[in-house]
Formats: sequence, C-alpha cells, structure tokens
Amino acid sequence: MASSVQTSANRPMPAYERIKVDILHHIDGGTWRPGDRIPSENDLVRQFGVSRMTVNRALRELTNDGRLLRVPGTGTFVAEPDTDSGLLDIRSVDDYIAAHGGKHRSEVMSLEEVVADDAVAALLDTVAGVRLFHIVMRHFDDETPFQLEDRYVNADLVPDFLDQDFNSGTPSSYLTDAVPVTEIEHVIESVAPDVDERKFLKLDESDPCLVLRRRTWWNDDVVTNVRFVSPGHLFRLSGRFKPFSRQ
Amino acid sequence: MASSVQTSANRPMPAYERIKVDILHHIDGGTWRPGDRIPSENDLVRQFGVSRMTVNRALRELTNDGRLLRVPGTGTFVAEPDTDSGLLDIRSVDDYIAAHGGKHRSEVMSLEEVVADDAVAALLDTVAGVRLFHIVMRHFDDETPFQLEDRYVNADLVPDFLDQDFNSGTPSSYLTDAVPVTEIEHVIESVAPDVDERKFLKLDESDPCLVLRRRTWWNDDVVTNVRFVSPGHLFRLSGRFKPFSRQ
DNA sequence: GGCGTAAGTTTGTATATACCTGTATATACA
DNA sequence: TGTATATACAGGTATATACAAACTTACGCC
Repeated sequence: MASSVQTSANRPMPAYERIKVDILHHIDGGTWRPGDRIPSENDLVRQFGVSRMTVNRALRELTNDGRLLRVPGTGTFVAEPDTDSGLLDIRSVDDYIAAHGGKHRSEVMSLEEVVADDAVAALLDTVAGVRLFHIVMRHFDDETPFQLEDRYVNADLVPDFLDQDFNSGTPSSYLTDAVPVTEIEHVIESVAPDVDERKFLKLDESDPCLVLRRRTWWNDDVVTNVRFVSPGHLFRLSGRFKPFSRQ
Repeated sequence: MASSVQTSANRPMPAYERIKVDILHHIDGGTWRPGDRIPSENDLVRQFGVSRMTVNRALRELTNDGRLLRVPGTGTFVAEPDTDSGLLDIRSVDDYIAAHGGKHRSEVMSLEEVVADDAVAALLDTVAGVRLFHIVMRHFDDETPFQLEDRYVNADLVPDFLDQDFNSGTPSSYLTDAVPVTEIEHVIESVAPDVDERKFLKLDESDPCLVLRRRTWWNDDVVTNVRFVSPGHLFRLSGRFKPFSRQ
C-alpha cells in the first residue's frame, strides 16, 4: 500500500508526494541513516522521471519538516532526529540535571525479562504473554534522589536492551538512538507518593510528586512505556514556543 | 526593517519571502482577520510583479504553517488561530471538563484593577507601577471545585477585560479572541496546596495539586500571566503527537 | 421562478528553462 | 609542496507555460 499511487480518497497521489514517501521509507526503514548523503536532485530526476522542480519541492518540504538537511554545493543529507519538539521541553534526566548545574548519577534497581500480564499488556497496547524487558532505576542529582524510572520495553523491537549499561547512559538516550519513533504520548500528573516511592525518593506523605508517563510508538507497536516520578520541589516542566511558524 | 529587502546576512531576500512577510504583516497587524479572504494568486502576481509560481510558493508555505487556508476554486483565507499546538493538549477548563463528561461552572472571586508591585511586575516582564487587571476565580465541575485561576492581564493591551462576564465565558477564551498571541510559555509543577488553596479546593494538606502557569506574549509585551491550580486527582495533562511531519 | 449549462475564476500540480551562489575536484603553475 | 584557476556539480530561486480540478457566476431555456 505504501508504494500505491492512490491516496485514501482514491485520487492519484501527486508526484512530489510519491517522492516524499519513498524517501521517508528509506529513512524510516533504516536504509538511509542520519548523516547519510542521499541522491542529488538530478539523480532523483532520472530515477523518478520527473522534472527537477518536482524533486526540489519534495526535498524542500522534507527539509522544512526537519527530516533532511541540505547544503548547497554539497548535497542532501538525512537529518539527525529532533530531540526537543519545542512545545514542552522534555529531555533526558541527565540533561535536565546538568542544565540546572547538578551532577547526575543513576542506579539500576532491577532489570529483567518479564512476560506481560493483562495490566502491563494494556500499557503497551499489546496482549498478555508478550515478552518484555522491565527496568526500575533511580536517578540522583549528586546524592539527592531525583527521579524514579519504571520502564517496560518491547523485547522484539529492542532485543539488545538487557545488554546495556544503564549506570552510565540512560535508557532514554539509548532508545532514542536504537529505535526510530513515529509517535509519542505524554501524560503529566501530580500525585502523592506511595510507600515505596516515599522510601526511594526520601519523601514525606505530604510531599507531592510530578509524574510523567511517556509512551512511544514505532508505527503500530509501542516501543516503550515509562513512568517517571520526581519530587515536586525538584522537578518541573516548562516550555516556550511560538504558536505559529515552527522554527 | 520589516519591509527591507535584505536579510540579516545581507543577502537579498527572496521574492517569495518578501511576499510571506508582507502577508504576515497584514495578518499580525490585524488588517486581515481570521476568516477574511485575501487577494487571489493573480491579484498578488499583479501587486508584486512576480510570476504566479512565486506567489504560489509563498501561499503554500504559509498554508503549511497553518496561517492560511486555501480552497480550490474559491480563494485563500486567513486561518483561525490554532488552539491546540499538538504536543500537549492544553485547553480551556470548560472544554476539559466537558470532554470528561462534566458540567462546568465558574465563580469570580475578585476582579479589579491593580498597580503592579515589583513581584507582579516581574511575572509580566514589566516594571512596577504599570496598570494591570487581576482576576481570581474558581472553576467547578458540577459542584466539585476543580481549578483555581489567578490571572494578571496587561490593561493596555486588553482594555475591555473588566467589562466581560466571566461567569459565562472563561478569561482564556475571551483573551484568545481579543488579542493575537505571538509566544507562549508553560510551566508545570506539582505542589502542596497552601492554606487558601486547600480551603477553596476543599483539599487536605497531603492532596497534591497540579499547577500550570502560562504566560502569553504579543510581540515583546506579556499579555497575561495566569496560574491554574487543580487537585491532582482531578486534572492531568496529556498529549500525543508525531515527532516529525507536523500534520 | 427554477433548472441546467457554459464560462470564468481560483487553486493544485507539473514541466522546461534560466541564472545564481556555494562547494568539491582536477589541473596547471610557481 | 603549496597555491591559483578552471570546471563540474550541488542546491536556491524565479519565470513562463500548461493542464486539471473545484467552485462561482451568468445566462439561456423551459
């Protein structure tokens, strides 16, 4: 269906659209990696049998979308994935702590392969019985407990997850590099910590926590579901953006 | 400087860019309001003395940015401001409550003109002594206190603010229509409610609250600074989006 | 008046062409 | 060996042209 020339409305897909989806398939499929140089406009003109202006439009629009990087005189390259999407500045914990002048350290509390029960399967939009990886860890700012991370990972999509050393790099940054992401969901809540959370974060019952749950998809499959719990007095989310003209 | 033909890099501004900024000046300056029909491609061809493809590119890019709406055979129109920017679904309280099947009601607790002291002036990025409007109100879901709203408004930019009936429509929706917005800032926190907040929201000391602070700008001036406080068990923020291809 | 058709307008797409600037590379020269 | 020059190639912009599709309007006919 991807290579179809018909849109869903059963109208012929414009040539520049065909070229765009073809290029995106190369990028999302992994045959063209970030930093790779892709064929020149004239190459694509010959390959697709269209005029250069049509190829130019496809490449220009993908560049505006942040998928490609063009350098006059040199070529067109696959852009690095865009980490912060601008509206809310949700970064990796270590970046957050570093940006506030702290020193990040992490501690893996458990890391294992599990079989999904109904509750966990629901989080991952899948069915019970699926193989998953489960990690629970703590992030510290210096010696202060800063964030609890409870994460499930789709074992089929990220088979090497168990082999990583998450005391140095965070799961977030590993997953960012290891799996392409097509969709992201965030849920932000304010909750009172439960008994375990109070213990691990050294909190009182009346200390509120900010909870950020994130799910990421690769096409129709959930890659990971993670729940971050941070003391409310240490962590907050902020973002500043222009409602139009995303640049 | 706006009508200059030179970019900051001292290179001539492309014709299609010149047309884009000209159109944006009309929109942001208010001479073309949302819903208005703007001149056709051929009108702009005559007006700017360029080819139709150049005008077409300018209009197409503004359409992709969400600033214009084009209807084949009919014309090009100024798009309505985009309320939800996609990454986090931050809507008006009444919409939120309605979306969750509740019934919104609000109660203005105070509404007055004030003169900014240093603390308030800092919130609005201005100086002490400036005239502001200050509203404090409660939003209910049926009879349950749902959100406290504490808002300052730039009196020069929104002179009619005091005359509105905020027991029917919310300040958010009034401001959305009354003032164009060029920039938005959000800060999200989890806090324990203070004495007043506990009283007005009918909470215990250990009930966490989600606080959303929003500031909006019109060019270099802060239009409004608002702090929303909601019980954590009633209110949460969520959003789902595609990291690339904003469509 | 009501209806259908034709003409005109408006946007959408595609092409061929032209000229510009910037980059890389091969070549000639000192 | 290092430097200058010529050349080819890359993308960036602009134009004139063409046809298609969606819509509006005017007009003629019944």
